[in-house]
Amino acid sequence: MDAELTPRQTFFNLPPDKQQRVLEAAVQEFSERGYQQASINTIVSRVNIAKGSIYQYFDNKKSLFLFIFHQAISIVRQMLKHVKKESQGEDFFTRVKKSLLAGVEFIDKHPALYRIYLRILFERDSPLREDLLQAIRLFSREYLLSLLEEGQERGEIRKDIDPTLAIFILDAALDRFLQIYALPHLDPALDLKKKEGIEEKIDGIVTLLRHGLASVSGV
Amino acid sequence: MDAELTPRQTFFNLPPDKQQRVLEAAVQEFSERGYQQASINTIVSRVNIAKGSIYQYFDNKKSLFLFIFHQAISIVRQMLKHVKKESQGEDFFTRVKKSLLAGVEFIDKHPALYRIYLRILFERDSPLREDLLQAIRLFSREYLLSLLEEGQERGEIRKDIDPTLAIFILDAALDRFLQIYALPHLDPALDLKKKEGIEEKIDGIVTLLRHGLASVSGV
DNA sequence: CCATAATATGACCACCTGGTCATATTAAAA
DNA sequence: TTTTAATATGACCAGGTGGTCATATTATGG
Repeated sequence: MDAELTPRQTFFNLPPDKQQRVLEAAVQEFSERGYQQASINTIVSRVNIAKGSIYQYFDNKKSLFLFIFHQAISIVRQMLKHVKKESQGEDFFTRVKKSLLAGVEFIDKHPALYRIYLRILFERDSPLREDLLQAIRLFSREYLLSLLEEGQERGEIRKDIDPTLAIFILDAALDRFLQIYALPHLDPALDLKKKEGIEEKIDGIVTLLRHGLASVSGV
Repeated sequence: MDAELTPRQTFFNLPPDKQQRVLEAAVQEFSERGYQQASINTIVSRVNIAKGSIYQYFDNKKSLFLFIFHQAISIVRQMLKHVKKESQGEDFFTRVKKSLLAGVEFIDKHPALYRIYLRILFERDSPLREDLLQAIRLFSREYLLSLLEEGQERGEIRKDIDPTLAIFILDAALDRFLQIYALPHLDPALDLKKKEGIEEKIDGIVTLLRHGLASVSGV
């Protein structure tokens, strides 16, 4: 338990651009190879520092990884908090749409960070994996739940539905959409490469979630 | 290109129970640690054979992995083919429900195989990863599409919906459901551990997909 | 019983990993 | 300039990997 989970002071004393180069190289490597396969050797050689140096900045591989991951989480939290605030008063499905668009924006800005999330999702050996994932899920579900409840109060959402199930479907669809956006080969049919079509696709999906698939619209 | 993608004859000459022990140990290891991290040393020591022996059975690690993976795919194909045939003539949403139940059954029977699928999903370094995933996706989408089209012909499904989007949502929800079933910690709220509740949960989800979330059911 | 083919074995190889540490270099303080 | 503290360096370590191969063991059939 000696190891710190934050960088050492030495790291923060570095010139900011050097800090950034180190972090960028690490993010790149973790996103490309996952936690276990990521190589400290590769990182230091990419950023052109000696191997020993990175151990002046971080206690070990785990500490470097966790620092990056927590940074990413905090970016996402801020983004969603922002969307929620800005869209206050708007229709539930509009808010869902805007949240999804924010997700797309995040991936555009930080594709490697999103990749790291995807990797940790199914790499059993990432450190603190379960804790990290649960933190994300919990936040995501709380976020959607608050939107949903507001929607129910306004009468936009049926009141008899089980919020757990509704959130399950929303979460699944949103998550998958972003996954496909980041890794298009996952679903060649839903072609999200061309920017213009995306908003229409989102509209279509939200509409389906709204009205359902069935042709007879009764109970 | 010397390497074969199938076991060597020697493997098939083995007593069947030995074949099975080898495969089971390999499945176990790949499911626990993914492709790259899986250790041939661990496999041979678990099945109590010498390291050299496994290279009498398979050309290399990749060949062993692919053999297992293809076996798994073929099991899934058979299961879905069976469900589709057995449920012919039934309502679209009932068929979706039964397909999902078949998925649950598969995970119960072959939990490690399903884990391997989950791992390959986001491990960039699995061999032939993209090919394997595309094969799965294609099959899954074709399967759902054929159900959907039959449903549209019967008038159970609105005819104006974009099949690509509908399948996207269905696929996302089904896939996620199974993921949570296999890895409950992914969604502690949707608690799928107790067997009795599952069918109700599936019913609830299918109903939501059917009628949508909105309270006013117009266009 | 012998000869031949099939199978089993584990020491060994080159390579890579995360991490260490004595030493060299640079910066700051006196 | 001299002293002291901070930082940079890369050879080195123990431990792991996938894969090989000469040799030993077993099975087969004449």
